[in-house]
Amino acid sequence: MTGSKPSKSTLPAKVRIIEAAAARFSRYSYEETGLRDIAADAKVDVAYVHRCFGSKERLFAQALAAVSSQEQMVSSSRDFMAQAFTEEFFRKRRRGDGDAHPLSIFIRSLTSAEARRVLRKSLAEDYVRPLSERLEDSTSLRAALILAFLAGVGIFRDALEVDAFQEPRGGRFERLFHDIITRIIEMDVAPPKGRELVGSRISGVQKRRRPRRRADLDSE
Amino acid sequence: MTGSKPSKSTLPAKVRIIEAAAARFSRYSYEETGLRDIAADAKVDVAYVHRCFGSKERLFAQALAAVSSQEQMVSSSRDFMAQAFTEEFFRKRRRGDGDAHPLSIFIRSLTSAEARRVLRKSLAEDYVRPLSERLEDSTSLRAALILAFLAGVGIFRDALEVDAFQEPRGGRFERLFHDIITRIIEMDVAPPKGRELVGSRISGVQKRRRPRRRADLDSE
DNA sequence: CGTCTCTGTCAACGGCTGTTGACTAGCAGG
DNA sequence: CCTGCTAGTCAACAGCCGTTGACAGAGACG
Repeated sequence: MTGSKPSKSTLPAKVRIIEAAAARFSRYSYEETGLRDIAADAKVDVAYVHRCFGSKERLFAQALAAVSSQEQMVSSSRDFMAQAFTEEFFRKRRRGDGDAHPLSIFIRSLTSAEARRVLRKSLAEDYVRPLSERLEDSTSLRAALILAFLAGVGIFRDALEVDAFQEPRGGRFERLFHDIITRIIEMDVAPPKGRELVGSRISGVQKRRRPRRRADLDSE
Repeated sequence: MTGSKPSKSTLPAKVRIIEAAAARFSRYSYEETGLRDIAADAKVDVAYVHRCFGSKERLFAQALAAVSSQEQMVSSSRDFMAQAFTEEFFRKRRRGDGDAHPLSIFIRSLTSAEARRVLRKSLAEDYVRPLSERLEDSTSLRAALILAFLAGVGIFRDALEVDAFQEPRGGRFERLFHDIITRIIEMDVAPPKGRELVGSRISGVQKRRRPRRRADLDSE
């Protein structure tokens, strides 16, 4: 293989920009991260960053995609899925330099309306759908629940730095975490017989009410 | 004593500002919300908003505190706690005039470093601690897990608008949600004494191969 | 030679932000 | 009269932001 990994200085500028962006976005929020910061990290001019990707939002999308692509969704069998999720979640506790992780990017930037558009799409296509297929669930309910739990605990641990979640590996925290994931995976999705609903729930497409946004520009 | 609630137009300016801020912050993020927006809602000048509270961060803190205070932590008995959480989470319209809700404020603004300082403190003191005491848990682990799950699902439903969570009330989503909360509440926090039930847990150090990692990424 | 394209830089624009100092209206008290 | 206080306004400042247009070096083609 010729291109194992040459060196950072010889990488083409676009690649350096994407790597720098991914690193920034996984440590700081979308709004905290300026194009000038990314440009400085990649050792190019601000204008070139913008010129290469068209807009900050598109750069964010490409950085997220780059990190997501090399992070394949849980590929173990259903029985070991909870184990795999747990190990993945507790592995990255100490972050070195190659710390760009999709979960971190999600956690940091789900605030901005711009970033949220990107995250929403990636979440549905790259995470909820594949996990849902693997769970053999007709709806995406359990997949979304697992990922929501993952995100919530990640936010509490890494962003809000809740004390109870600062345990070292292998403690009760990790065990409870594993138990809950297991519980969700093994959950029964079918409604209990004789109770509630007659079946009118799933049929029609309900309209989601969309909160009034300040700037709602169409993308692509 | 302030007593009852007279009318919006007769309320003192400070109160109007706090209410306007709470409403804004529960719909938009900390950074999206400008002091000028809040001032316009409260029908005062921007400078006065700043003068009253000293800084945007302090106004945010007071708005959050005002909303949190009138939202007493689940006071039902432990057996009905999951039920109470679920009903609270799935209740549609909260109040007549404004739907300012601490969970919404959390969800919208956990990005900014400034807002996070405030949120972190309020989360620990106003939510994790009281819930933990009610659960009679020596550590805050289960309380934090419940709240993290709540936040994660809330983010997915309200901020990212994940499709699977847009069900109407009383559906499978609500039932699974309730089950998971129940599970966390009834969880055993003590470390496992003897051997665990079956081999699929984390009891021992597992020697399983890593699931095909991206190897040569070190190089630095 | 000229010209085209790609990579990259430079300086600036317009807009928005939190914040600040100066200032006015009203009211109390001496 | 003057003083002092509080509530509230006004205009502006300084800074950061994404974005843009003009331009320069380097190859490539002919």
